[in-house]
Amino acid sequence: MIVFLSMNNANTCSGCGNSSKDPAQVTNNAPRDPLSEVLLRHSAAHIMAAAMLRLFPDAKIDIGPATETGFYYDFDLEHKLTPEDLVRLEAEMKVIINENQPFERLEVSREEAYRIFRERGQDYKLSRLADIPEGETVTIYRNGEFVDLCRGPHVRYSKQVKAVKLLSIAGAYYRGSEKNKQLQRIYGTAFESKEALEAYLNQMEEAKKRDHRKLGKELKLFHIDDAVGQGLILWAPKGAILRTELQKFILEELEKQGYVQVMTPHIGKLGLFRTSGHFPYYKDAQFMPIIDKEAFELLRNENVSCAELSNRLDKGEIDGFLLKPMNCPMHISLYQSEPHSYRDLPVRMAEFGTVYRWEQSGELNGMTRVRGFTQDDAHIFCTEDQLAKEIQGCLHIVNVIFDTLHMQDYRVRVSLRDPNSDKYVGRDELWKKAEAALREAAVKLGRPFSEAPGEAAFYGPKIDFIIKDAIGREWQLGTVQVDYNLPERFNLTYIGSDNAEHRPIMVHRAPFGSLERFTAVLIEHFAGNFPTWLSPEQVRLLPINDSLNDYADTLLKQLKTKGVRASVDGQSDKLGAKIRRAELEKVPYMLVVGQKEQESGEVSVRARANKALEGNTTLESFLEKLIVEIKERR
RNA sequence: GCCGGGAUAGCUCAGCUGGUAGAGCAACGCAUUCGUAAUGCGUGGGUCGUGGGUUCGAGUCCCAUUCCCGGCUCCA
Repeated sequence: MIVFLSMNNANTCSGCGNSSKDPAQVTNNAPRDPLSEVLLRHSAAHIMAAAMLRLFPDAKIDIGPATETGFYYDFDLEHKLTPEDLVRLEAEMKVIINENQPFERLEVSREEAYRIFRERGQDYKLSRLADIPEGETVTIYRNGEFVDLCRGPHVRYSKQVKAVKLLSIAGAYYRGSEKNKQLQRIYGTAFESKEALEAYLNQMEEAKKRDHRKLGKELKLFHIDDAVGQGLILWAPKGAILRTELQKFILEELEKQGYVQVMTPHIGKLGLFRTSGHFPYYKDAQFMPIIDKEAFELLRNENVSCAELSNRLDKGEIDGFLLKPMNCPMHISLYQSEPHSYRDLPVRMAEFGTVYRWEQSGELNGMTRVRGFTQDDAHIFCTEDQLAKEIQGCLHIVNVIFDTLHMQDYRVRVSLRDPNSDKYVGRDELWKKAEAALREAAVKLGRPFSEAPGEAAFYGPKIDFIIKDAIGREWQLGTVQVDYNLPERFNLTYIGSDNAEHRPIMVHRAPFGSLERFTAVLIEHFAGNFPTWLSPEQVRLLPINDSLNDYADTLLKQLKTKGVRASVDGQSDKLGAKIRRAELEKVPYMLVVGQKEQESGEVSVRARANKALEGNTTLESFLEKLIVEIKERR
């Protein structure tokens, strides 16, 4: 998975030295107007590292690239950085900026570079230097007393960094591997002007207001309770309505495409998952197996230790049950429950299947990363020849979903084999065919997509749909994956026209991905202002005073008869208060009923958020339009 | 899991260097019956995440632990 703020991208100080530009040119080309934000931020990173070395001379510096929205620098130092240190560092950075240090680019020999960083005790830089391929030019950048191994380019003078702010401290493993030492990383951001920085910070504040965790609580959509467990979602009544509507929506689409619905249990015997390979291979990411009572009694009588128990479970000497980490083995069992002719294929088996995975505690996040979630899952069993068309069908559904929900800001990634690896199962020609089919389907989708060689699963290539959350983190939603592995492991077959057994290909696909994560993204996408068809409450009747409550109730009945989700605000409040309440709860339509309306048999329509008074109309004509709006999912 | 920060009423938050807990909103009660984003008054509500410790005394200091937040790592 490509992670936001990836530290492995090429734009780091460490990857320096391959610039083909001559120094003079770079210096002359240092942009003036507008100043590239990347340049600015990368320079700010150097300034921060310089400030760090002034305050903590023993600090060892690693790398400090610009990111999409700012920059960071990784340090190794004894002192544990605190938020107060950020204030001091920021102050020192301002001193450096005001010194108006020129940024100087120097081409040096490899030996010279080694000498410079060895003298300064910068071991990490020596290691990074060793990464630079022989024959490439080594460049360093100097500003004031600070020297960094760096490809550049940079601003010309430190004063060009006009607005800078340090944001947070984080741990980051050296070279991105948890086997290495954890360094201290400081994140910050820089802009051309104080105004631009302010604007960015305000924008971040605004973005936080649509955080699904905040809105989920405010709008009573879901709840996570310590007493239930980390990463386990309780869908509150309003959230459940939202989810039910999403499920109805997708069921309709699946119906159109010839899917059949199935339902399978939440647990299954360990043996099933041994066959599929999920156990014990992915044991670390699963809940512990459940041992049946008789087996447990026997083990207890034998005084078996935990280690021994674990060992025997792994080896398959003890059976038990597993909370399913995936639905596929269950669907495969259904497929296998009867013989299949090529005439039956493709079999498209769908289920809103709830799966459980043991995510690391530090990775849990609201509804986006959880330990139990429901996939809008389906498995397609098809022949080689049918594969391309089936993949296109899958992408079509994804397209319908994103269109209907007005979500166009997503990224498509086609994950392919790493040509230099042999970890993959499945015949070479099949892979080529599947990769071509995925690519072709992606092209037909008509959206820009990227290809990611080496990102494919060992069992087949895939397409993923990736979207950003309110604060810029990327999450994978839908996925379409070709699988050559499971049909093999389960020995799946169908009888071909030649009356011989053949191996079907499997496609795993989940256009939403998980309902939890998708709902989180939806909440943030709409900032809680769901389209009417998804709104937990679609219409609220606002009687002007208590004497109109009964009349409002008769209107409510009419709305409910038509299947509209509505309520009456019968509290003894002024109209303004009722409107405010409905606005805060983001109800799409408010119908004000007063004396006038009762006499004329009309309602006064007020639409959410735009405060538009749509004028008075009869309930019937309002309903007529509303029903169409809901039916068409607008 | 790792690094850093946090946890005070249902929600949002205040409570300085230790002296025995407070506001707004919500809830409840009473009054008010009101025309397009907050009517007024009153009442109840907290073993300050949990468990230890220091102290005459702990929301405040120390240790442990659980959970949350931001990163890192991971994500079949």
